[in-house]
Amino acid sequence: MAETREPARKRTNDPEGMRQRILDVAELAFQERGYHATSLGDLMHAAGVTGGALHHHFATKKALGMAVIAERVAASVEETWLRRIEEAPSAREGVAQVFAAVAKELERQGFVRGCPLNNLAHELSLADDDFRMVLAGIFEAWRAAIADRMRLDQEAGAEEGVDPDRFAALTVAAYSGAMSMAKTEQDAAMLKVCAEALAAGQGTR
Amino acid sequence: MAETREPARKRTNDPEGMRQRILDVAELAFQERGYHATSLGDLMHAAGVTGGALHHHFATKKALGMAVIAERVAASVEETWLRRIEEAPSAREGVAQVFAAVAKELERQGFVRGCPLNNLAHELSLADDDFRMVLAGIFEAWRAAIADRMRLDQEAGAEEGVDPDRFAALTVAAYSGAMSMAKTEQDAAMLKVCAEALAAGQGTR
DNA sequence: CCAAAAACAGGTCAATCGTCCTGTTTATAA
DNA sequence: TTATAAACAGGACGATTGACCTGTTTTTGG
Repeated sequence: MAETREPARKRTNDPEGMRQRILDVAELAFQERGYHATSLGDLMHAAGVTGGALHHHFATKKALGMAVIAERVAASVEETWLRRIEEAPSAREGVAQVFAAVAKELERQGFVRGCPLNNLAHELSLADDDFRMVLAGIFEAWRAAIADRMRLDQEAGAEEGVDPDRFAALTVAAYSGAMSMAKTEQDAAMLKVCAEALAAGQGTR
Repeated sequence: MAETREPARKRTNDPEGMRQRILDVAELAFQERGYHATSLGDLMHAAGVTGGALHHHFATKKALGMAVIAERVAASVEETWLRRIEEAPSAREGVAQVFAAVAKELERQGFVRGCPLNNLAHELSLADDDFRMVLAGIFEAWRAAIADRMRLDQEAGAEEGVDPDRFAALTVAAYSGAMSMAKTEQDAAMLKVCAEALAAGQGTR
């Protein structure tokens, strides 16, 4: 009858693609629901992978979390911040551009997921020291990139008297905190206000 | 024999005390381990209460979470920030004092638990809208207190040209972000650096 | 072509979770 | 006193969790 041909269904192995699909859904889920609130079952369903495949690529949930941090969160910071800061005409302008670009993007999508790094840092820093140290490294690289860019400006004769490390620390802190409020209030307003305050030298003399 | 007297053990009902003991351990556990990572069993064990008592005072885990936020997190912000800002000689000095006091306390205890408000805001804002709105209200009150204090200074003739709301937003953002890094790095250094940057007008012109 | 390894399927399993229920004891009010 | 409600004890319950295991299929190296 109709059952005739069932000519051995093909399965195509694509280990790297499968790995990336898992990381895709894990990255999103960890951001929106958090690490602990996301079950491996959720991820299996969302990614359309079986338990065997998931366990093959990531032996434990922690291993998956570490991979998301090392490969996705770090990359996100790099793309959003490091690359743009390097390319900007100056450190200060680069910072302003990132704040503006992120605020614009948040308004476009009408939803604030928060800063990937801060989201996971808050949940995992105290839970596990391995998580904490990797996350701390990303924070440090973030600040270093901004400070280095500021030093470049200074070598070109600008920004006299500014401490690059201090400038970088305040920038990262203001962004992190502003994004924290934006997430809680589901409104990008604080991001814009803080960018203005930083630029105007508000909160200074 | 020895079994003679077992004269009906007394139990003293202390509903308010029991409630506070539960809130005590819940507040601490939610800060250190997070809301989702803390089980009601953990709390029952830590507080030495039974399931019946816990359920009597807090019907659901969410109800307990809401109580911790409304009664403990809000109070923590009030005590750490609002009260000190009101009492300070000026908004700017008050901010500096809080940063310094918190940094000193963190160094004394050698452990950074993070900002209670930000900790829960990050984990719960996207998970539940009831949580989110209460948390957003605390952020708003925090900024309002700082902005109001700045307006007082301005009525006294100081701080011309400063936008109080902008100042408040940057202050809260810088503190939140600095504490986020301090927690991740388990080091109060960022808190002090950011306080200096704010005071020096670093990151400004 | 063939063996060995890698990639994946699908399910088991003990442990743990939050909720809720049925009793018992203590406090309150009439 | 008495009855009525509040406060608490202690456990049951189904659902869910992360880890892991045994097969099968696909790929790779010789």
